[in-house]
Amino acid sequence: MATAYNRKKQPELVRRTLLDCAAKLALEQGLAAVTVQAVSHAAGVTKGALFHHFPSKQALVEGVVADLIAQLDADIDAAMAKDPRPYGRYTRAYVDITLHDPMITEGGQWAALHISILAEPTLRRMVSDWFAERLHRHRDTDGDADLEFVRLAADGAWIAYLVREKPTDPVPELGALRARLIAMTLAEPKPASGGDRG
Amino acid sequence: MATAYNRKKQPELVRRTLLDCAAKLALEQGLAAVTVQAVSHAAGVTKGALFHHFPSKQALVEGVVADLIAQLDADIDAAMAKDPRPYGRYTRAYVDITLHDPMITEGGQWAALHISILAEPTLRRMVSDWFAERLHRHRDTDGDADLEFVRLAADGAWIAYLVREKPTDPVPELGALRARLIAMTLAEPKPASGGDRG
DNA sequence: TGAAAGATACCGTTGGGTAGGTATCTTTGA
DNA sequence: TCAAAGATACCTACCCAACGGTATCTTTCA
Repeated sequence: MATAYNRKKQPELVRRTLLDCAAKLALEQGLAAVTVQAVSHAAGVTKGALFHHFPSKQALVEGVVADLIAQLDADIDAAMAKDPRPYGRYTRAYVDITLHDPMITEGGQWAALHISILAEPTLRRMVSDWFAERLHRHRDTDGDADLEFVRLAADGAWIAYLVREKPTDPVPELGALRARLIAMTLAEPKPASGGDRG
Repeated sequence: MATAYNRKKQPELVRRTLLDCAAKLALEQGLAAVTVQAVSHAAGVTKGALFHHFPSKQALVEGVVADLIAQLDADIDAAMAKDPRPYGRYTRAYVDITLHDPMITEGGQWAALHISILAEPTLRRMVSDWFAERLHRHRDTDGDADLEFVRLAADGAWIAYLVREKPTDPVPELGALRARLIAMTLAEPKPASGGDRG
């Protein structure tokens, strides 16, 4: 039985593998499937190893969420860097990333994971904090009510696609919707935004 | 110790109480807090009684969700009945109900419960089916892409308010947002809807 | 050689669920 | 009319698997 006992010790790698496996489990079978034994088994180590790297299960799953947020954060930064127009830059990046095709299409898994996170109060707080920080950082260029409206619609979009019946069909309207939302962010900023449209 | 043992038998009432307690627990402490012992204890009966009324925990929680959907369904019907205008009638009702103040404001609990439901695959399916049926029923008056857009934004709205930091503050923009969405449903139907706005 | 990495074996609790009892209600037949 | 008989409602006591977590031992590596 050549377990991870004999092979070369690679603590960093094992730690990463544990996080990845936890994320994968949550992605494919829901947060309830993320048990310490399942994660450690999937990572090819034992519970003892897991508890060596993470003081508790909570710490593990928070690590997963932190990773996810960091990834999203980096993606948004990358998208913003390519955008020359200041007004609505953050909102465009947000829409572009969250409505990116693989993000939604892959069996709705990303959305399912996101939902699972929001369902857990402590994890929701992490997302909430990140969200607030990001919004506050871009309040000058993206504080407009019109832009908030666009972000709201984007959020509604991925949740709507999660609630579709067959999560594997191609989502043809997604591109059109994204284009429409992006277009709305390109409008000139209004002096005062109210409910006077229509 | 006069439990519900000697007391007059009230099966319907006990069944209802079990459902209500389960809903309340989920509302206040999340779906994870909905255990058979917690629910039965809250209802003032024992596990045995619960399993007499429901063949499994799954059946219980599905009953809760079915109740919730029925309630939502009825609310939407009531709102639609007061609306003389055919075009966008369902969408207006949907926006009106889902963005109704107590629905969102009460500690974000309703939203939290909804999220918990969506996080569970089987429960999500129930919502999904209801959603699809309702949408198909109103496809003539509410099949427009503009109206779908409005409903998307409404979904995004309640999820956004869930992700706020302090879930108890008054949500002042809610009324304005709802008014704006309603206004969008009053626009004349376009011959062809694309991404040509802005 | 000693600290870090990992394995093994165990613990207490709690989860959903079952078995079989007792109490109350409803039906029925003389 | 009313009591036996059967059905329904509800409880007590248990099962057992899985959970998160700990203590301790072995292996590897610097």
